[in-house]
Amino acid sequence: MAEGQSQNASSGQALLYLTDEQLRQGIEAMFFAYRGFTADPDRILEGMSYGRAHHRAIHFIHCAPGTTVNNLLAILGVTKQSLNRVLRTLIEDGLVTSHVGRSDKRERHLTLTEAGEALEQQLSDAQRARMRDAYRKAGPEAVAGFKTVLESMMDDDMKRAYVTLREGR
Amino acid sequence: MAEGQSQNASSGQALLYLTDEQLRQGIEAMFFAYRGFTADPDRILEGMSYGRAHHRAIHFIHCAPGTTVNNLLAILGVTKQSLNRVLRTLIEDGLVTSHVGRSDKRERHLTLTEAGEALEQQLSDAQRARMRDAYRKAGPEAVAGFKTVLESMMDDDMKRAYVTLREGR
DNA sequence: CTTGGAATGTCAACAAGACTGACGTATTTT
DNA sequence: AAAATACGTCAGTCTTGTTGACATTCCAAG
Repeated sequence: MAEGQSQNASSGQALLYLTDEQLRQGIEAMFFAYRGFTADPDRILEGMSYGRAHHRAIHFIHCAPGTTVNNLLAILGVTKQSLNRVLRTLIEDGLVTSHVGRSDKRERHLTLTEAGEALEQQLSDAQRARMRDAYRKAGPEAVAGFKTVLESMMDDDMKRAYVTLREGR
Repeated sequence: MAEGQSQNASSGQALLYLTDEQLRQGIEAMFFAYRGFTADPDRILEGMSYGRAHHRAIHFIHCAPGTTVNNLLAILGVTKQSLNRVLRTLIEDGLVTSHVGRSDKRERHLTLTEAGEALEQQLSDAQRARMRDAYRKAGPEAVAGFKTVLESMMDDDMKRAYVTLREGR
């Protein structure tokens, strides 16, 4: 509360970008941009009885083929029961395969089938197209700043997951 | 599909930041960052029988006091039935007031009560605190880039709403 | 070797929050 | 007077999150 305007009052002018008003703009930008970010895949998914949750599962299984349910759980940040429902439909529909682990038979290793990869491509293409347009319009320096801010905005656990994913490639 | 790697193949090196891999990273950064972005308000709301939907309504009523239901509908991008459920509880609980319009009596003008403003402050402070940390760590140039990319990522309608809100202040 | 606890995953039931469709009412516009 | 607009509401559905209970598997301590 009292913390609010103390930023620019205390430090002259170099920190003008930290005013409450600037922060509020950032918050709203985040809100509106996220809507755009998910709009295209949502449109594709609607009508095929899948939703955003399916998209997320497909995305990360694609990135880490053979990953376990537990692994996916940590990345997605939902309960295993919630993930399971999504996974079940994907497996039933032949988009994902689930193999019992060799060393640890409790684990299930998840992989996309050909059909799964095809859908992943379709969704990914749509989402990347928007991203690419945004990146191109903004230019490389803006993109660098964009990523820097997003990374500082993550929870530490999420940042770890994010970095781990990047390193794995 | 075939469009994928054509970016860097076609244009030498200046467009390396537009590779599929770079875009994929951006997508994941967006996903993880948005989780962090909503985490703090979500934590506050949980247990008070409110959710993210209430937060959004409160946020925009605070920013545009006296706004109408229709206005809010356009900004939030949900159906009136959905918004109504949220609004009803907020009004019942004395956080929002609804006044019949003076010039057009069909309209309802929405305003936060003192209690509503108090909750808005609490939520806003939490969200801004994270935003401020992220901004401070990233620095002013990164923040500028961040906003540029987010704005290019919005749907045109959303961008219009976003800009309009900014101008109104 | 057995047994109890921890880890992994599945099934069932429920809640929040989004959606559609239909309808009622008051008010404004044509 | 009729049509359109703004708002509220009821009923029903869907997605996606939750908790609770349970089966299977693994591992380690007795």
